[in-house]
Amino acid sequence: MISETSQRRTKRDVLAEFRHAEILGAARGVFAEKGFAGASVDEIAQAAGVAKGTIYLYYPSKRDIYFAALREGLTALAARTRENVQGAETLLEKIRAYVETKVRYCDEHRDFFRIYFAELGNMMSQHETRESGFEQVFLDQVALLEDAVRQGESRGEARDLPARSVAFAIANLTRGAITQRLVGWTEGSIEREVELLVDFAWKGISSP
Amino acid sequence: MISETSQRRTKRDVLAEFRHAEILGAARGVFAEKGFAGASVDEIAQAAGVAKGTIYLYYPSKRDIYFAALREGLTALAARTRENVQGAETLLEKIRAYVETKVRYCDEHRDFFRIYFAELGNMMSQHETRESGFEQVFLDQVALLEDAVRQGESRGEARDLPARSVAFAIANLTRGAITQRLVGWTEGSIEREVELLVDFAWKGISSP
Amino acid sequence: MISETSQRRTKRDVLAEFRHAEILGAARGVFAEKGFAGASVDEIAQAAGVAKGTIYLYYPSKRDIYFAALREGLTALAARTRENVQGAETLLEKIRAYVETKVRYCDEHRDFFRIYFAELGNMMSQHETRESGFEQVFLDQVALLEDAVRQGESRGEARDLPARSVAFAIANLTRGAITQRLVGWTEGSIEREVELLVDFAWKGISSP
Amino acid sequence: MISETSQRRTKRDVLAEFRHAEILGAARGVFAEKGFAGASVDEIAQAAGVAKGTIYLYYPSKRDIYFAALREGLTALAARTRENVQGAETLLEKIRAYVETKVRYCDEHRDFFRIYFAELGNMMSQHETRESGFEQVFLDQVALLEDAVRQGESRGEARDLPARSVAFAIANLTRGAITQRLVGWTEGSIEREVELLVDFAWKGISSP
DNA sequence: CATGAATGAGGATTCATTCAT
DNA sequence: TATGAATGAATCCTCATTCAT
Repeated sequence: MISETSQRRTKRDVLAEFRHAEILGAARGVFAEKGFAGASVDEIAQAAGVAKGTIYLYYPSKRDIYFAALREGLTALAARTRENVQGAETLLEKIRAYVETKVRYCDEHRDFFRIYFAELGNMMSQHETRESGFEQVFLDQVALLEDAVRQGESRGEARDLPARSVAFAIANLTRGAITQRLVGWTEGSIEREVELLVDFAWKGISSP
Repeated sequence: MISETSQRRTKRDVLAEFRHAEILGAARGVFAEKGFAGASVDEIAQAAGVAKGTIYLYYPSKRDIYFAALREGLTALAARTRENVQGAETLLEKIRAYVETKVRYCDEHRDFFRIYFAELGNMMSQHETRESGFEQVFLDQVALLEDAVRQGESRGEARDLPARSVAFAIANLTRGAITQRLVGWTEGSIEREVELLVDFAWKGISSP
Repeated sequence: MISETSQRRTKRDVLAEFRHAEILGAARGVFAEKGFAGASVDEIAQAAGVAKGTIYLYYPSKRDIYFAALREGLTALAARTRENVQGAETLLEKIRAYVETKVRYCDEHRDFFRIYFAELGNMMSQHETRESGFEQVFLDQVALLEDAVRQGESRGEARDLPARSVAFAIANLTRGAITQRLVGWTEGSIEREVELLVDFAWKGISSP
Repeated sequence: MISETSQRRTKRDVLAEFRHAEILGAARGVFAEKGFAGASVDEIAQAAGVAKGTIYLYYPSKRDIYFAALREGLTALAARTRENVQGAETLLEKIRAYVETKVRYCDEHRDFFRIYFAELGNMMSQHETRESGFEQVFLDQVALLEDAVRQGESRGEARDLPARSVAFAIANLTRGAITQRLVGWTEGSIEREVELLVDFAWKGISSP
């Protein structure tokens, strides 16, 4: 029977997956708080409720934990964003989907956003990061918007525009808005904020 | 002659100032590249072409170098921005002044921007930073725009708008644009970029 | 069986205790030789046969090692002295017990005595030490003698005397004698030295 | 004329002597407070009111300053003690002279005594010190008392005694009394203390 | 698998000493 | 002579990683 072995395997896998998640969650908190260099594996272990040695059973190095934590969040956000944007019909709805998905997700996964933000900063200088494939994920997200804008243009929803620039603008507005929230400079509700932001962007896009 | 003493003093002062600047410049490069925690005083010393001990003749600690580097840039940028914005007449010109000043300055002081960006990230978590007075500088810059928008409204240049949100939006667009440039995602000239950005923003603001 | 857990715990505890003692012993030697400031943690580690980092698993700082080494010896000596003095009947026997206990203990724990001696010197200037509770231990030891002298007076063993001064005198004679030994200025046996010292002191105390 | 050159020399010498004394005085204070290893040349320079470099014009190393400071005090004290002891007639007076000279001098030169005390401790371990000639000075002082006791014996002032031991005992009582004073454990006047101490010692020495 | 003791390289900071002015 | 800027070795302590249990 398949079961005997595969079930055991599965149990192990489940446990291993659980540990992976546990560690990743803890790590995200610590990395978000202190940054990569400032965080210590000890802290992560403590936060995860395991011994320091255990960490190394699941991840080969501190750096790997960091990237895993980042990748997990980034992948999930990218997928969700893509889904929602592609699920929307009109350009306006697509923009709203983009903004809302990002803002909500990052508001709910603040630790992730802090790491993501820091990593964006790293892209400005450290070359290691650039080869890790994250850059493509960032760009793909922008491409989502770019495509939407182009489609909107051809449908007459939008004026004639430099699509890529507009896409970046929306992405920047969104990231900035999230940052503000996390720093504590925004008081209003998420709904209100998304509304304002989409309105503002839409003025710059829509055909008069 | 007065000179004897005062010239000596001056010579020393000049040398000291030169060293301060030398170290600060080197430090900015290193901090920009590696972040605060990732940078080592040794590296800074090496980059500055002095011995490790010399650093401590000019700055009492690594942290102090970091903040000095950040403050210097931030102060200069803030002053320049304020000057240019206040020197502009119309709302549109003020916005253009804001965006252009920031983009140009950060393009010329890339190391500064990387540190500034990282510090913005730190504000999302580390509380030490928050008490260092930088937050107020950030907010004051936004207030510049906010005031301009309000003034523009009363003059009929702008629609009725949530001025603070709009101000933040412009600031975010600007910061995002700079980030893009430094990451290498922007090809166009600075002029073109500023133009696009101001146009985009202006659509969201101007009275129809 | 209870054993499984408790034995493991015990094994660990035993090892930890062993390490603590090992480090403390090594530290005492180094501190005795070089003084607190002159000693380096590296040396202590080397003397203890462990890596530098290991030291910090057992003591949080160099200062803590120092105080631990001092405290351990001081506590043991104080306890032993108290016991022997209180176990003696007559004043003469009490004095002999005091002197002999101190001289023997310090002769067997020379490293301890050097640290103790240095710390006494520190009490003349550095205020940190004074708040560490050692002063009280010193004074309590003298009080042992003081009480004995007073009791001796009331029993007619001693003349009418300033008990505290006499107590200090005996303590000083004792400390001086030990110092001489350790410096190498004394040739005779411990027995002979104790005898001489007690005789000398007794002349100054006993009722004629 | 001799004068032209020699006077200049003399002026120079006076200044140099002054500087030497100035530095030595400052050094004594710092060494007394922090010990040899804990003291920094910078502090000494600051206390002496000269630049760090100047120190090295007068003393070739920190260690040399230390020994010079110690030697100066020790020599002065030894000379004064010898003078006063030899100037006294009877054994009792000689003992009193010894005790009083030491106690008074050390009370007036507290910084010196702290260094002296520390160095005595060093003699128990560090061999460098032992070759510096201080040991002989210590021993010569004791020999003063030893001789006096022997002389007293032959004059019938004292009982038959192990003169060296008695001499050490008096030296130890004296040093202990000074230590107490500097630590702050003694309240009475110096006169009273000397009196008590001499009385106590005399009981152990005088022929009945 | 899990643990946590042990390691030692690395990092911030201090300070005795030198030397150009 | 006097200065104090510059140096770099030395020091305390941290922390990523390994490994015996």
